[in-house]
Amino acid sequence: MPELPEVETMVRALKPPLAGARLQRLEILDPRLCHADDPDHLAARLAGARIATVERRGKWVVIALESPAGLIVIQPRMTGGFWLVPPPHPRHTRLIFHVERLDQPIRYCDARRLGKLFWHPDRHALDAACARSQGTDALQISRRELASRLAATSRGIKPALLDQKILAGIGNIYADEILWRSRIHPMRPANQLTPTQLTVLHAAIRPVLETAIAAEGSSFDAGYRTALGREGGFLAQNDVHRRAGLPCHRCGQPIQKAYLPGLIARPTYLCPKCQRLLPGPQS
DNA sequence: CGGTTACCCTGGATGC
DNA sequence: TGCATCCAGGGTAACC
Repeated sequence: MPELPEVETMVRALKPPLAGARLQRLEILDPRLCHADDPDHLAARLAGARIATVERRGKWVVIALESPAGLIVIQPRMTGGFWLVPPPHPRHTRLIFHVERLDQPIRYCDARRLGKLFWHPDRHALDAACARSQGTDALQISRRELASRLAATSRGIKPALLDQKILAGIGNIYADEILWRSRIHPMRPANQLTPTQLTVLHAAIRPVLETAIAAEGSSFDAGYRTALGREGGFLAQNDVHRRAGLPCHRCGQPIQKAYLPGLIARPTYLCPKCQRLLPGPQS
């Protein structure tokens, strides 16, 4: 589930209780999510370590422990999330952080078990892992870097925005919002954007993501909730995602839902009038 | 090499 | 109520 705004919301919730506290024990209930090494070894290595910081890198949650306990990376993927309060589905609990002086432990729950846990011995190793699979964070990337990376691929702009190696943090919801705001069709070849479109696109990323962070992310159905169990409010104020058939906020045309090539089973929402694939009159 | 697809997992919602 | 079907915020290995 979580994209950059949801993961940022998680990190902000985790910082106060975790930063500076001692991790008495990490209880790994589901060894399958542990891609670090042997779960027992990992738990033994972390037991008693003090937590230095909690950070976000793209869609990753990084819990940095004081040396030599290393750094934990959690990728919540589709359905992972943290709970500072009792979770609604206790049987989905995969990790329990027992932290000193907290009333209750912090839980990591993941219904679909697609999420993963990694461990790195030091920041250098984390940086190397990041470099292998993550581009510059979507809130940090410059127009120049975005332009040069997009110029290197002829894929559609939406698949390119979803590619974490190009820039890190954007997922299906916010890609649609960013492209609507930029009036760019999702299948427009990334290397065919005009300089003006690149400027508009780059300028759209930050306000969309920051608005979503301020709303604590996007919730629908029984999916993502904040660590305190609240629903994210972004989908009450967004423009296209999950708005099929509803009028475009700019031109009134009904928003379309489409399944585009290269995006298997991942729906795209767009305004057919504002976001044309071929040159034509814009509303 | 670049681009596309299978597939990983499972629960909740929806439809019959 | 019970059962089948569909859908989902991500990411990567394998394939063409």
